[in-house]
Amino acid sequence: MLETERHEKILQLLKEKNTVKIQELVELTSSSESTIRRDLTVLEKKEYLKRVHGGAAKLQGKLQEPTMNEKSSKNHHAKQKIAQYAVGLIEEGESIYLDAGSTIVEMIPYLPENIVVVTNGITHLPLLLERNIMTYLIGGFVKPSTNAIIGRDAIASLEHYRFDKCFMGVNGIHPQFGYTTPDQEEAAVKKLAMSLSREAYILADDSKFSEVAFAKIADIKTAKIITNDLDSDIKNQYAGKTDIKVVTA
Amino acid sequence: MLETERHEKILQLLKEKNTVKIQELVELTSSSESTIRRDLTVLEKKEYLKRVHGGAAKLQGKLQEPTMNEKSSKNHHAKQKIAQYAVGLIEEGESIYLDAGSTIVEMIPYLPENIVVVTNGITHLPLLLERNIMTYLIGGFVKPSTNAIIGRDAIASLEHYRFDKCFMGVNGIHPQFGYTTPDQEEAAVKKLAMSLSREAYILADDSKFSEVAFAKIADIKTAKIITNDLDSDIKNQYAGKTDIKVVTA
DNA sequence: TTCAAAACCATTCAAATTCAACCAAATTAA
DNA sequence: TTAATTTGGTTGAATTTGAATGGTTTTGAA
Repeated sequence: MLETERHEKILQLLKEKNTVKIQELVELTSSSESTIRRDLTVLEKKEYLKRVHGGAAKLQGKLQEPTMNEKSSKNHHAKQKIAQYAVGLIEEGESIYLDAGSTIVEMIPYLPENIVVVTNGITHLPLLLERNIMTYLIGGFVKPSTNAIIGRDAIASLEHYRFDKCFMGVNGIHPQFGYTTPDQEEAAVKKLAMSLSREAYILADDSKFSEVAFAKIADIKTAKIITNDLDSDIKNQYAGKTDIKVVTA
Repeated sequence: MLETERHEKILQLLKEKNTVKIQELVELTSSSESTIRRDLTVLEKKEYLKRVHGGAAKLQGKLQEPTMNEKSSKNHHAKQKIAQYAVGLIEEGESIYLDAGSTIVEMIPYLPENIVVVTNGITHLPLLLERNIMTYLIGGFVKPSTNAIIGRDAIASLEHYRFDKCFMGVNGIHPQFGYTTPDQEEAAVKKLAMSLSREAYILADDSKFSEVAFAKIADIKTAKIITNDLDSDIKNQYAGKTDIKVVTA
């Protein structure tokens, strides 16, 4: 049976039943337990369901309707790989700052449970709460276009916290001009969050390199970079300036 | 049986009955007493219910996400009327605090555009942004069960603002014991928000009167009350203590 | 009120179930 | 064909479960 065919049957049954046992799915699809387990792992990462001991459950904090089929763009896969590597850096019990933005959101399904997360990304909340992760939200002005929290109050709110690690998205990475982003106010929040962290990580796909946006966040050396397939000559531009971890897809 | 499946059954029964005995749940789910006890411990920690000797009781705070539909259908019209009246009190350019909770959310569709809103209710955000209303969010700990922001940081975050008017939901209104709510930390946030407002309004349907919950927010005289069809003898209990506006449905 | 029986509870332990990781066979793709 | 992916079985580890233990709370009768 085709992999996608099984996935559809699984999701179909889940839509009717709220929860399914692995044994049910083994019978329904006439495949082995191992295969079903693998399917569930995949489907969980794609946020179609939530695995529970003994089977899987519908995840209600999300839209589980049709529109999510085309998520599997090429870029998405790279982002996932980057996110997985980033999560691997996190240790139990740490306090973590998660920047708003679509790159960072990919980390959430992989996060360990017993950490403390602080974020300025409202859109991250449903996923974080679904994962039972202790979450603090920064206060301040809600920027409509990105649902990020910024401004004077966000700065003041951040001062309450200290982080073991922070994970940020940016719009530009440049050996001379550093990390940049279009919005002045978002830059200020990112900058402060980085300075409150023992270690700062930038998550960026290769399209961000050699780009420069309006507002400077910090110098290159301030953070380590996690990215995907990078030309070696680009990589050389940063030699000695900061660590770049290249995650191969 | 799947752990998740049991949890759902427990919550389902609790929704219908207000209290359940352990023995009932043992029969309902065909599992052992030990298992049910463990389930109740977990569900209590997630703030879905309150354990009592012999079983569990509905958490009066707000377990209203799943019950939203029934609740809405009956009280919805009254709540809407109350909300519309409340919005009528707001003038252009004012700064407004909106409490988290299902009563207050009804106000959002009627709000004028050129005001500033501050809220601790994450679930209000999509609606507010859709209305193009300038919105500030309080920072702090995200309480999983209600999506309200509470705690030390919420208090500190609130101190940044002053309000012309605030609109609050409560669980109990009592001539002697004042306004009350089950959660101590939520009460602290509500109390501070009220003290930062020139005028404070309590939105409450008639079921909240003569009720008393655990944590006191403030004395009756601290706020004006907006409600629906109220017995005149109940209304008389508050004569001279505060204004009550009765909105007829 | 006091006391003892009953009911209820948290904790512990061993059995059963479920799990991730691994490997080899089968299938598919190049 | 070979190489890559998918699959199913096996392993030991991790989780969940039910029963047993002993402590605590409630009940009800004196």
